[in-house]
Amino acid sequence: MARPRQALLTRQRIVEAASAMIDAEGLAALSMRRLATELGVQGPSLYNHFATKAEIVDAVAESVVAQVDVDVFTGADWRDGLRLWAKSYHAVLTAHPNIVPVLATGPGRRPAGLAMAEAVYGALIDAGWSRARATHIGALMRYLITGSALGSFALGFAADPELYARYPHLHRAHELAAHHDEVDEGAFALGLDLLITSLSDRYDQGVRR
Amino acid sequence: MARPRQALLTRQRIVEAASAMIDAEGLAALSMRRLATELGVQGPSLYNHFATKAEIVDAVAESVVAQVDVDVFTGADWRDGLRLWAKSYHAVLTAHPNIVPVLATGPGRRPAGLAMAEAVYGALIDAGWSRARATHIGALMRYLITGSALGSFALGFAADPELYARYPHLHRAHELAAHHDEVDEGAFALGLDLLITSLSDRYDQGVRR
DNA sequence: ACCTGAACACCGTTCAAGT
DNA sequence: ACCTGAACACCGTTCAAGT
Repeated sequence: MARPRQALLTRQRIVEAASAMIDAEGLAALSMRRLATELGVQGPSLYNHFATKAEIVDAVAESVVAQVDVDVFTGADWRDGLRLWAKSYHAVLTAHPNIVPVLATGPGRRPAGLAMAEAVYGALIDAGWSRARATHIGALMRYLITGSALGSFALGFAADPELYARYPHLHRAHELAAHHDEVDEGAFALGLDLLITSLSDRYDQGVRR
Repeated sequence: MARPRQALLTRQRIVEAASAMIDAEGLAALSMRRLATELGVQGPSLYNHFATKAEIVDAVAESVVAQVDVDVFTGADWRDGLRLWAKSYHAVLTAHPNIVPVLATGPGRRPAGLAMAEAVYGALIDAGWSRARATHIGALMRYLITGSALGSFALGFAADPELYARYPHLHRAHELAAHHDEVDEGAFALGLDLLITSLSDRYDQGVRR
């Protein structure tokens, strides 16, 4: 074939295919050759558009983070902004759990990650939190959100009754898988509620650092 | 060489070498051939002791979780137990951050993981929390602990001032790397404190489900 | 039982050759 | 500029051969 008059690939097509592959089969299943085959080209062709596989994965992470709603902070009380943003971020990651390990390490150089950090930190600073505390709160929210998206707590327990025979309190742990949605969502909702109400209490008492 | 009269390898030696390699160079740097070379044998020899590479990684995760102190619950108030256990777990993961993605998905079939779940859940049940709430609290603690261990929040921001030029509130984010210890530890300590004090408030008000 | 070399089907990436 | 085939140095894993 050599060079076609109309390019066969674009960065966007590559990112979309990679994202779908990661969603469907996991990060480990993404290979340059498999991705290329999916796109109807040979493996090395991808290097005309991205320098490395890591760059492709990074672009997928960027496209996922870009789906988070950060407009919720504008004009809102910091508590409401934080709560709505956290729910939006959580929902996006729940839809794309396999990419979470990549973005859990921070924004890096990704524009969407930096824009999100700017929005969260800015809202906290504008509300009157000290710089150090605003940073802590931002970190804390990331811990809860990525920690919960990294893997279902409920599905972390094998649905095998025999496994729990020797653990008296876990004798019903094999039933967790059947209710994993309620368990995982309930735990996240509880965590978000506890964190925001207790932060709110401190704030109202004037403790903002 | 063929079979030596005294076996060259043991499961324990393999796990120790794999753990050191993961700590020093990361999960991705662990390969069967490199691990074998480190142990003075050829790659395939490892398959006489473990069926797959995943089993070796799992054994490393087990050995890390086994270092967490779960005796803190015996005879203690549930609040104190939870706080001490969380600190112990956090300290262990901070010492071995590269294995966190493996154990963040739950206990699986690892005895140390199951024993830890038993201790945490048992302490909450014995304190009077409902089964559903005890599960939520256990999940929540895992979210915070693994989420914070998965990667430094502060180091997730590149120490490159130019990167933040267009983000008004992030103009000092490049300084985070210099204080990453205070930032990460401060955020975890704040999160633990907020969660436990607000849970304690609910508990004292009789809201245990 | 336990270690070995050879082999299989994969990887990410480079590069000269084609249009 | 952009796609290709061939090649490099790796992977995890299998297996027959050795003691």
